[in-house]
Amino acid sequence: MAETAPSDPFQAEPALASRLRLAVVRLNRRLRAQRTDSTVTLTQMSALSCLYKFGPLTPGELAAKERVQPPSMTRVIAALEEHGLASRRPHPSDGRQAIVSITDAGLEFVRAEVTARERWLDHRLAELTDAERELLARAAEVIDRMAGT
Amino acid sequence: MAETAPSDPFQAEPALASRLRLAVVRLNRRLRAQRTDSTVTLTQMSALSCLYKFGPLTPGELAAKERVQPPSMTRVIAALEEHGLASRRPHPSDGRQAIVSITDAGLEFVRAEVTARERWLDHRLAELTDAERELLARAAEVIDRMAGT
DNA sequence: TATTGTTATACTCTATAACTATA
DNA sequence: TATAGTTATAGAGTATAACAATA
Repeated sequence: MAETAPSDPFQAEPALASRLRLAVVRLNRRLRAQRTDSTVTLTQMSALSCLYKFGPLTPGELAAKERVQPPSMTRVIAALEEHGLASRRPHPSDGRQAIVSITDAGLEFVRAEVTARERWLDHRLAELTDAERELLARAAEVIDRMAGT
Repeated sequence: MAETAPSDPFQAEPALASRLRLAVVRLNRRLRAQRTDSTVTLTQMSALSCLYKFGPLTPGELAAKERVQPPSMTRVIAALEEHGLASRRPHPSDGRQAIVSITDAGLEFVRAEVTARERWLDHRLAELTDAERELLARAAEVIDRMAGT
């Protein structure tokens, strides 16, 4: 049944790119599955966090920061508006643009961070050692920097 | 109330769960965007790697290992079969089940690992320091373990 | 009746192409 | 003509529900 794969590089010493890729794909999948309360999706949360961090932005700026194409961001912004977490107003000097801001409800939502998704990950993190959590904290910075390149 | 954090925990000292979540969401997005050669998607690659690592598995076992629901895996297996990277044969003793194996072409594909996606990540990794790569290698193990919980 | 897997359907996420409005 | 944004459309990824086949 199981013919073991002898002396192959992938199993014995998988390349870092592969290991990291698989780890990220799988954790992303698990995170997206945690949406039982589901007021806001993972993608919307990411954009909302961006508004929280950087303040009001145009749709184009938001798309650039999140590294998605403008049409993708259009839909995310529409969803955030529907939920009352972000609002849009006209640009003061350029009629083509808009300014998207986080609302008070959005601020509260980001600060609360009590989604099922967050709880699931919090529980997983709580099972780790202090050293492992420290490791992940530093890795998260490196990963985010790479993803923003 | 859970008043366990300072007034602005997210921006000043973001919780580990949030930082890791955002980092994973964003790197996943970048990885999925790298599919210019696109013979095999990221999800298919993940399942193929699983067959490579563990040997022949039933669809149910594969779904369990990848932490997806069986109908999702049905589609992934069908795509891998279409590409000639995996094959299915009847279970010897249980007519309900099947055995999915990686083919020679699939082995070659996994070993080659020369997709555009992989190259993109390789380049990003090459820009890091040795210490950062070591950090990510250890983090990948922890992340994969958490995702498999 | 329980288990394994597939089919049908739907929703999220994201992209590219085409369009509108403004500069 | 160039830029910012939206609409239209499509494909990947995933889920749940309903079904068929086998145990």
